[in-house]
Amino acid sequence: MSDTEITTPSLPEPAAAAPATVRFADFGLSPDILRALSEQGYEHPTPIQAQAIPVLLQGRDVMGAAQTGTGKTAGFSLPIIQMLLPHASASTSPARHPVRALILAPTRELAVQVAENVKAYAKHTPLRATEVFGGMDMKPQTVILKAGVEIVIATPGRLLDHVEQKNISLNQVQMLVMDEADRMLDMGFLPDLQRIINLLPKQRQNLMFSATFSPEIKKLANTFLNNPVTIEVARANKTADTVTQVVYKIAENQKHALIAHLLRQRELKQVIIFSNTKLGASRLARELEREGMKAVAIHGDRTQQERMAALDAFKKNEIDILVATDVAARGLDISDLPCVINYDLPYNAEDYVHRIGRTGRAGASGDAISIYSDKDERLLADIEKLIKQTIQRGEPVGFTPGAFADERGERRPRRSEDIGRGPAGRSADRGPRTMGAAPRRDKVDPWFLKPYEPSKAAAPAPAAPAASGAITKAKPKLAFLLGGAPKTGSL
DNA sequence: AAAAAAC
Repeated sequence: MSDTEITTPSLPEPAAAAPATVRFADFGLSPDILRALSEQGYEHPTPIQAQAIPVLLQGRDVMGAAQTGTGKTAGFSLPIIQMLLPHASASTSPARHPVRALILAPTRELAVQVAENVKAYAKHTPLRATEVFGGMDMKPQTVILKAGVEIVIATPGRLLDHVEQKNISLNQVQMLVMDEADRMLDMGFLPDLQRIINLLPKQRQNLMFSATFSPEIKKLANTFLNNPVTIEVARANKTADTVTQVVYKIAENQKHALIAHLLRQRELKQVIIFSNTKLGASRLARELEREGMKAVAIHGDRTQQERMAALDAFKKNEIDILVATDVAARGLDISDLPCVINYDLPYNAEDYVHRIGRTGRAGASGDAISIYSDKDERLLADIEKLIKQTIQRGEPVGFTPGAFADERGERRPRRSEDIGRGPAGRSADRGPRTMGAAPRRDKVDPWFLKPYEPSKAAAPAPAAPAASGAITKAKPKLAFLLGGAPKTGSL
């Protein structure tokens, strides 16, 4: 829901193109929609909403490029509900509730989140909405689909499964949304997407939304969209300017240790840590648990129940550390997340934009810390080229390399021990431990005691283009990120 | 080269 929190008067709206005087009521939306909005405290549209809503109400195809946290979900949900309302029926007959809008999402969690939003906006209308995704029992979904539902929010595979089982018919779909479209159009998804589109009526309205748009995707989009209106509220491929970014270069086998160090310094404020691999995410979560921190992993090899429980607990602030693969990189709205850490630099530069977009949402400030090693120089260069910005190089203050060298060094146990095993076994490597407390192997550096200082909301100066390749040493915004007096040089 | 998405 915080998708639209940006409209609350108390929050700063960084890209306020729409005058504050524009209200949802000005779009001719149904009173039933306005009522739902006002009950949730929303009166003024965000810039993308102000642009998208009128265009969508005209029935035009839209290609929307919007930063995360700009209210893009409401931007397409509200017009969909409005467009479907004239034929909404209060009848209980399934035939009176055919699927007329289909919203496709690249991850299950995103489908759930979008569905929550749509349901909330449609709650005073007779329209029905439901989510459909894999990893869960088909039956409850089947019951809902067979009862009739106008708006379906789905991941592609499970949707096709329901189609094959004749639980759903898509031949009355008049509006199609591809959320996180660049991911939906990548090689892995394209065949399923094509199959789904072949099941839809030719005559329909198409919407594509994404935070980033590569030239390839733009080209591909042209095959899916008819004479689309392009809506762009911020430069595409841009990172939110409310996020302070820093990179640390460090030896590969020191990454665990540095992460643990950074987390201690932050006094465990909430953070998502991204790993490039499922195994890496599980390992890191477990290592952090061994260090006395409560961390949970979320990735595609965990059960759907585990994934949802992890995300729920994190959203409810019951867990401070979520270790994730790119399953959590896109679209997920976690309000007030102050920090994202990249344990690995992503292989796709665009995923960097998505990952760090989990913080600094709705105009709030955030920190994005990335760790990389020698072999990743190319990845970093790609990222900086994409975001047209040089990321400040940092030096972790008070970090002693080698403190955790045994974690990932040659004495690493065999792979099989890493999978699905509890924290037993290797604690002998680490000396005495105290229950619950973080193990302390060095005397505490005074620097540790310095409290973490959240980023000031002041917008960073516009970054210089990275064309020269020179590293701009911007003035550090966060003492803890860059540190004036490095205690250890060998990084 | 990895992750995601159906069973």
